[in-house]
Amino acid sequence: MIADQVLTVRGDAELVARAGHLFTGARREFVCAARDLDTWSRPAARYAAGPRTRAADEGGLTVNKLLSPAALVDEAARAHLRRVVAAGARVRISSTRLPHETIVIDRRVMILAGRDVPGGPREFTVTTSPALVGGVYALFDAAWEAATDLSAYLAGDVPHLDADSRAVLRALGAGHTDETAARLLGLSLRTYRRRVAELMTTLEATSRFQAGLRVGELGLNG
Amino acid sequence: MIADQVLTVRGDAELVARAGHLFTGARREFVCAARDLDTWSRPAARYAAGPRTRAADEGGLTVNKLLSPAALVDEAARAHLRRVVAAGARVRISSTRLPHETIVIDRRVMILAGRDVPGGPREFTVTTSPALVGGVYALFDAAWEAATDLSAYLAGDVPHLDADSRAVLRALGAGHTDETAARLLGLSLRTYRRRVAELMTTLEATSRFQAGLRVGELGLNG
DNA sequence: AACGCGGTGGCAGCAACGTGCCATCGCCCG
DNA sequence: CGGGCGATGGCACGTTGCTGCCACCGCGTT
Repeated sequence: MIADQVLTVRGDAELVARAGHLFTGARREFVCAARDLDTWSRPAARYAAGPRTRAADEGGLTVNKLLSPAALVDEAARAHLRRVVAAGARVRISSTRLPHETIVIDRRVMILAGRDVPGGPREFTVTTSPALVGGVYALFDAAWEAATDLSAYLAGDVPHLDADSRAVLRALGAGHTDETAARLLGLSLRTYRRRVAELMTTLEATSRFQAGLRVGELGLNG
Repeated sequence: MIADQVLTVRGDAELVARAGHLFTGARREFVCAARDLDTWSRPAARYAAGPRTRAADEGGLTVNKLLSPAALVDEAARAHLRRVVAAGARVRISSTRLPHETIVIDRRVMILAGRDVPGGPREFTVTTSPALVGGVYALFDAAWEAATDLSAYLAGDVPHLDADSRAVLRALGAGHTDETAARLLGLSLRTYRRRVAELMTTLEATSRFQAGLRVGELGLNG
């Protein structure tokens, strides 16, 4: 039985002081999961995050960021994300909440943040235990693989589907023929097919199968 | 800065000795992610797992198991899973590998297993640090939400898709017409369409759109 | 009233898809 | 060898989906 190398720090300043060198020391891979972008927009943390994104340009270092949809609510956040992507990072959106910021560097070090407590300093836990890091990395990977790419997420334009399109989509998903679907929706066959064609255009699909695939992938059906 | 309560044990026997009471002490929730069911089929570990699944019947305790498709390869494993489900556990299948066994009990304690090393004893890490447990739990939750339920997974018959079907599926997803797809796969048009029809039968889809939808939902494309 | 404009619907023609039928081929078994 | 069997491919025909064309309608503008 061994007491492992785990340390807990309170507040951003102490994190930077104790673990700043870990951020700048990332060599091959930097992955993080977070609810939004607030954390690393804070002045103290920005110091640590800066060198990383710069290094992403230089190759060799892959940066994966897994975020909640909450990171896309306002235009400022979207703009920031575009910069991050332009810097070479891969960004994906997970449909579930990610209340705890998680960072894994080179599959060797990880940093987990506790829940944000208003007023008090936030707690961070820094670990290099291979079992812990490996386990967290595997879970991250599972969440990452299941998440949708940022560009696909934005291109899919889930929110921009109006009620009509959703109705068409449900009819398609129910497996109806165009004729019955049109009757159900109170549309003429011609108009229904127009709707389907429009839908396929927005989904950038050239076949109905492909359209269904996109819908399923983006999870915008049920 | 605090050295947290983390301990590492080697081998199943020591795990049971040191942490067996944690398993039996699960009160509200027991979640685990694993590649397959081998771990808890081992004699020493079965001692620990036994009381848990029995308790699941009695209510109050929810058991969530997240597994890789590897857990479904043979019939024995499937039978075991059916028993687990019958005992009240919820089982889901993640499309990504989960090489590290992960267990979280009541969101307070977690156990991470290192990679299985043939010959030597396996390492387990036991932690109660709230930040670590919370972070891992959030990641688990993200992976869990994205995974497909066991019954849906079996009904969708994802694992029973052979290489041929997958090729057809890729052609469909690429948006090709039947004719070009058939040429790409070196099949006659007739046979290709047979394959598509069979695929749609197994997916219980009455339209290609619906088939694509299922494929996207079950995440069995890429 | 006249006009333009966007949305709708009917029609036609074509492309794509679905499927029943049958000939063929390879293969295993009696 | 001969026969059954499953997989394949060609063919034909029916269904479904896709789209260009035009007519119509409602509405607001000029």
